[in-house]
Amino acid sequence: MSPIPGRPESRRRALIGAALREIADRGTLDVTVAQIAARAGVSSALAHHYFGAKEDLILATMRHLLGALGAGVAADLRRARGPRGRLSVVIAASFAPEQFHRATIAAWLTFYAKALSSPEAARLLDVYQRRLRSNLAHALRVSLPRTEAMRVADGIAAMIDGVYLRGAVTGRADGPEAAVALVEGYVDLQLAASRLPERSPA
Amino acid sequence: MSPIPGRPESRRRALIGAALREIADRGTLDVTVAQIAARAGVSSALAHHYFGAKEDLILATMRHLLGALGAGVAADLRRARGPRGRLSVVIAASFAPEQFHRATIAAWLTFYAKALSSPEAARLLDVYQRRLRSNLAHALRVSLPRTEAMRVADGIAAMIDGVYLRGAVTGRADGPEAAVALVEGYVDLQLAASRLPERSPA
DNA sequence: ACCGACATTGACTGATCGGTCAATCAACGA
DNA sequence: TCGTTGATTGACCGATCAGTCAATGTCGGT
Repeated sequence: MSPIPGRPESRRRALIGAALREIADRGTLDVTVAQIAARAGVSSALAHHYFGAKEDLILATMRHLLGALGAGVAADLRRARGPRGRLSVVIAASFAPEQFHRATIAAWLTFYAKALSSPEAARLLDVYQRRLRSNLAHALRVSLPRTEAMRVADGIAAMIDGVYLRGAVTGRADGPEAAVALVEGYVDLQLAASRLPERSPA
Repeated sequence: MSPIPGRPESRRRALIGAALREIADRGTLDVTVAQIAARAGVSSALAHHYFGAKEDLILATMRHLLGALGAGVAADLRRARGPRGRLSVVIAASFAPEQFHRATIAAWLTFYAKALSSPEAARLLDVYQRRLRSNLAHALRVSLPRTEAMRVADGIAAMIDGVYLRGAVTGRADGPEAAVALVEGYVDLQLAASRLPERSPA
């Protein structure tokens, strides 16, 4: 029941990995099926055999990226201490070393761009963004009223994405530390401001 | 010395505008020269006549976008009152209604993506980012020490880009107001924190 | 009235790419 | 041993596209 020369699961993984590396290396989604297949050491016909259309392969690659991030966050979240700790975990996970490699950043950016023309890609990113927002807002709710929590969550999420964007363009991402510090500083300020119910500046 | 049927300058402008609209509408940089030319009401051969390669047309379009933003900021900056006012002007300009149209956002995002594979595109974006950072840091220097000013400027810039990114993906940009409020709130908090030299929370 | 300069185009080309297909090969079960 | 199943590929096709070019039209100057 199984012609050995490379099991389906293994092949699929290999092709997705190859697509990821190819996209990151070339810095564009304009990669050919032949290029990806060659990098995986197989023929382009095989890629079609497993994924059907090129679009499906790209989307599978995207799901892999999203899934990896989601799984990482979920795992780390389990051993977080307290609401503030959960916040830091989410932030740290978004800037995990793995997520911060130039290759991964490039892949993310190209996927964001693709979302403009692919409803399915947009849907995937929407899921990711909702989850991120939800994680943040939930932890924030302990210290902030609902509206504020949402607003701050939006700010954090925007900053995370923004740091990614800049890292991608400049090429030299300053590394996780600077990014984490920037966002953590923002969180601390917001929490401190809510603790001192004085004048919140206009 | 000039065969009327459409002056060079007028044609170039028309083609750049057509490219912008085409990119925004399709949500991708994968637009054909023929599509752009058709939208401008000319043949594809004419596009090549004026811009040489497709790449040159795309880059010219990008320069147009960057230039428009830069000119807007410079003009507004001239009638800004005080350092804090200058900050607000830069922020407001980044989120001007014109900059916030779905079409413009889409164009920006696709250009960011292109910067990953085109050195010239990367250079153009670098110029824009440096100018933005410089404008912000300069205004911030009045209230903050150098290092802090740079850091806050980075935070603001990241947040601006991040809001753009999210607006592009969700499609429904919440409008300038929310974005401006988010960033202005960040600035106010940072300035307030520096005025009260108490404990800045770890 | 003629000419040179330039705008403009339709037709064409060479290359690329996604996708298909028939043929081959290797394993497993009967 | 043999047939079925599925992996794997080279060859191929149709479509698309950037870029070229020769031909045509239209001006402005002389």
